[in-house]
Amino acid sequence: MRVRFGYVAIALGVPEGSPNKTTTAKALEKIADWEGRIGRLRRLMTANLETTLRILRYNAAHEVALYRFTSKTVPLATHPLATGWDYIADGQPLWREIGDYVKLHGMRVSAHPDHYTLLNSPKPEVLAASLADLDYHARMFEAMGLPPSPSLVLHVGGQYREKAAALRRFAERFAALPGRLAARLMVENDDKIFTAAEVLALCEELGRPMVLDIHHHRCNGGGELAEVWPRIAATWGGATPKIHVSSPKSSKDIRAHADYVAPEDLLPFLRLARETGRDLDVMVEAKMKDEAMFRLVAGLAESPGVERAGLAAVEL
DNA sequence: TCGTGTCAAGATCTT
DNA sequence: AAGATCTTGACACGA
Repeated sequence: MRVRFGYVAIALGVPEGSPNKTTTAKALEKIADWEGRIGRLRRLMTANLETTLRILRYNAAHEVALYRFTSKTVPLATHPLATGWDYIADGQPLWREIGDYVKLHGMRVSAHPDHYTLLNSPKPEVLAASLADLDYHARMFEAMGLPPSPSLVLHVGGQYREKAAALRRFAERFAALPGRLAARLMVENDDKIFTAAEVLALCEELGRPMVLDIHHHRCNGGGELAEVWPRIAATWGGATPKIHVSSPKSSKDIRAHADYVAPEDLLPFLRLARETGRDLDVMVEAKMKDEAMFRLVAGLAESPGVERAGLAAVEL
C-alpha cells in the first residue's frame, strides 16, 4: 500500500509562504470608492495566487502530491463589499497557470470551505451564504481548469436539536445542488456531532466520497474502524481514499490540533487500512504544516514494516 | 518592532 | 434574550 501525504495552505518551508493575505470589511469600508476597494482586494488576491504557485513549485520539488488550497485565496470573495468584482478574470492568467501546474505534476488538490458553510442550516440566509461560498470554491477550481472531481470537503453542519432532521436536510439540500457543485463535494465526519458511521451512511445514500478524519473520530465516540473502513473506502469507487489526521493539542484540549502529528496516532490505522489493499492519501492537519508532515513521514519510516517512498510518502 | 486587540463567520453554551 | 465562547491567521494599532 502506497500512502501519500499532504498539508494545508501554509508552507513554512517557503519564504513568505502564506497564501492567506487578507483584509477586513471594516478596513475596506474606510476606502471611499469601489475601484479603490477592489484594487486592494485584487492586490491581495494576486499576492495569494503567486504564493500558491510558489508553494506548488516547492511541493513538486519535495515530492508532495497532496495540497489543500486556502479558502482565503480571494479575500472577502463572497462579501457584499466585493459584489460585482470578477476575481476570476482579474486573477488570470494565474488561475490557469496554477491549474496547469497541478495537472502537469499530477497533484491532488482540494479545498475545505470553513465551518460556517452550513448546507443544512434551517435559516434561509445561512443556506444562501453557504451556496455562495460553495459557488466561490467551485469557481476557483473551474478557473484553474481542473475537472469536477471530488475536491471540496464539507461537514454535515449543525445539529439544530434534532440530528436526524439535520441529516435529512443535508441530503435534501445536496439533492437540490447544481451539478457542478455536487460533483465536487466530499463529506467529513466531525468531532462533536456527526460520527463516522453517520456520515458513512449519508455518503452511501448520496453517492459521494467520505473523508474520514481519524482525530475527529476519536473525539466523537471513537470505536473500531476495522468494520467500517472497507465501506468508507468503497465510497471512493476507483479513486484513492483520502483521510485527515492530526494529534490532540493536549490531554486537556483533545479537540485542538497539536503542532505535530505523533506517528502512533496514525500507524494503527495504516496497518488496518493495509488490509483493504488500497492506496491511501493522508492530509496532515497540524500547526507546523509541511514541517509536521515531513516529520510524520520520517517517524513512520522508522516503524517496523514501513518503508519510505520518497519525501512525502511511505509504503507498507 | 513588539505585543495586544480586533476581525469574520454561525452554532451552541452560559448567564 | 443577550452575551460569551469556539476557531484561525492576519490585520490594525498603540507603545
